[in-house]
Amino acid sequence: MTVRATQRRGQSTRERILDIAEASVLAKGFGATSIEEIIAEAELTKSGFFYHFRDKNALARALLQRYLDTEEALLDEVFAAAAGMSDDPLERFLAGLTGLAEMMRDLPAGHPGCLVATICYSERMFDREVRELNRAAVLGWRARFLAVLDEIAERHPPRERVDLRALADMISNTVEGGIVLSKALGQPPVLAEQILLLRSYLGLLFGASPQPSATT
Amino acid sequence: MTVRATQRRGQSTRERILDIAEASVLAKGFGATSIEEIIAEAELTKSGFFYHFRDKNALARALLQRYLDTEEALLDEVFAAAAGMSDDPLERFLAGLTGLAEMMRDLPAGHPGCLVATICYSERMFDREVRELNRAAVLGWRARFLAVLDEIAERHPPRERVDLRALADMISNTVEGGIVLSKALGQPPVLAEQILLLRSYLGLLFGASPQPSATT
DNA sequence: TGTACATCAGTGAACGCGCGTTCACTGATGTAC
DNA sequence: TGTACATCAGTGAACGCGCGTTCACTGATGTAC
Repeated sequence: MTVRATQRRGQSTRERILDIAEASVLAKGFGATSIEEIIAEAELTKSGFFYHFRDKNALARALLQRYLDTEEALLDEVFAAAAGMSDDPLERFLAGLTGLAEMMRDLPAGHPGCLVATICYSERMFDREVRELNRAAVLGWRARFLAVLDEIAERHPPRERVDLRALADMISNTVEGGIVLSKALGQPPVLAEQILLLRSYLGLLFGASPQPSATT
Repeated sequence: MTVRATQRRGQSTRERILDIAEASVLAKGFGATSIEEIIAEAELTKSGFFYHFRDKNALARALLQRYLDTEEALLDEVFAAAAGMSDDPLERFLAGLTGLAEMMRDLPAGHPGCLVATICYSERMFDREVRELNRAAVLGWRARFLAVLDEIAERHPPRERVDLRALADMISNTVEGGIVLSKALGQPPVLAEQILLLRSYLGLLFGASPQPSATT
């Protein structure tokens, strides 16, 4: 007991709490996730929990902040990996989407869910700070993808007039919707499929040929 | 008191409970929606609530069933209204999507949220029956839209090879994602925008000209 | 090298409140004869 | 038309449990001198 207590001191306990809480929030919602349940799984006393988090809203903030940081790093990684494949921004982005779809497909138990979505479906539970953080996250995705789309549109005028800002949102939209459908159906592959359909749209819209080899 | 009690007898009380519960579930999640809170707003005693619903899961079932019925009727209506506009299935469907986008745009306070999404983000809260109902609903949407897309693809071979089943899911996907984004951003118009982008994709994919008047 | 003190990462007990659920009962309305 | 009974739509009181939060305390480790 003393040994284990020593092993799991400090920062690792905090991370363990966050891991357990995140899984529970995505499976039951924030309101139905009790501190009691978290500490039981974390093998900690309740006061131990409150040492790490002032109250339940502080847990929510930390949870969301950590999730957004992870998510941002993941997007950076996926699109950076595809960046070397071509000097054409469209081809790079399409390759990035393929990479994203593959990553989603390779999640062993399917995507566990997006915290941004759960939070927006329980907005009345949180203080302004959490809601503002959530909003800022979606605006961040918008800005990220809009920058890429601007670059693409400069080289490849779209076949049809579209609002690039709305188109930038469409990436987040596809992922959020795909997660909901995958979860509701119990069919994880749906998410990856939807990302590939988005890829297909961008390909058609900016005029890339369907087959990379066939230049018509 | 006696007068009011008489006025709100019967079925209307049940509907009032469902209205209040639905709003609360969409704003706080099912787990955080308490019966106590519902009856306070409905001006009813707790036993009065349990007369109408055996337990909280029965409330969830009734809530979801009613929501799905309404949603189905609404989709029927929107796409039926657009059906008379042309005898080309593609044009009819694109007009239907425009109608859907307009309906979403005209919601005064934005879309309140989709029960299917909240439920899939709190699946651990519900019994098998509710989860199965949720799954069946998404499969129903899939079948509905697939039937239309089959008809469209027969007349208009798609420019690119796509899985029509996945494409059918894309309609639900767009709406679910659009609701999440609209709610998270606090910008209701985002949902309608996303539906119009989906419309744009289907137009390009099945080869309709961008401007109905310009035949190139 | 030894001692004093500070900080970190917790423990243990207690709190009051609200939660979902049960149960015996009731008063108004509807139906049979 | 009057009476007996059934059903509908609830009321009122009580239940035990688990919830989030507070508070005084502690034992191991780190730092100053």
